[in-house]
Amino acid sequence: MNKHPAGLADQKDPSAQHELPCPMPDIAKLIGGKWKLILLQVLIFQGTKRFSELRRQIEGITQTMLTSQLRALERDGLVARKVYPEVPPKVEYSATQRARQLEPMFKEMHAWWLKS
Amino acid sequence: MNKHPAGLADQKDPSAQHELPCPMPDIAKLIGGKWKLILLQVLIFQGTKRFSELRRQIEGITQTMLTSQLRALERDGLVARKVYPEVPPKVEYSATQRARQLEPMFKEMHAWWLKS
DNA sequence: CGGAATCCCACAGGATACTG
DNA sequence: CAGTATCCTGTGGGATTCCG
Repeated sequence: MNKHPAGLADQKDPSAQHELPCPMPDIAKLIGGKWKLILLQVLIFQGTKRFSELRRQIEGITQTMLTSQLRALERDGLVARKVYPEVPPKVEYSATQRARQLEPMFKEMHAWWLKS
Repeated sequence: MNKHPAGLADQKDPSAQHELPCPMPDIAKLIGGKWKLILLQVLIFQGTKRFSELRRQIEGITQTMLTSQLRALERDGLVARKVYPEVPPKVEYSATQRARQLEPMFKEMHAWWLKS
């Protein structure tokens, strides 16, 4: 895992022109992949959702992928999972505080998309 | 390619709680993958770079990937490629205006990374 | 120096079936 | 309903070699 940091090489020049904003590879680990950004976007801007709601809304995703991506996001503290011990089962997913702080970034992305 | 739009399903509810900011899949096409964000970050915040400079700085990337990712970014209008017809060859890459408008998004990402 | 051409593989992502 | 359990495929990405 640490074999290929895939980050930026050390800057020899002490007076870097501009400091580079952070390790993208680490960020990509958290929000990369085909579905995570979509998932986060939905949970951040639309609030809590049930598993089946997400599956219906995120057209094209399979249960397998939905589960695995939600689990990954949960592990990274971006999504909260609430299980209601009922029958039939009911599970709700929501964006954590950490994830909700991504809202400005999403808006910047959106603005960029419109402008470009 | 169009078989799986992988976007968001149509919202039946006319009064959506918040409009969702844009098609993430399309954006992911542009800036997704392992290297594109790093590449853009460097070119946006550090300006024009030669091929060999990028290769040295973006530790871990191979020539093959560097070439292919730069080509993809060029196709999408995010990177400009300038060839100097000299010997030995010299090629310079720089962020286009379109790419430079991503700067706020990068800063948001950075801010988020620091906070989180 | 800055590539292009090949070959290769791991793994992200998908299809299907079954279950508490 | 909300998952696991398998199995499978495509391709993103890498290693190596050659070239103007």
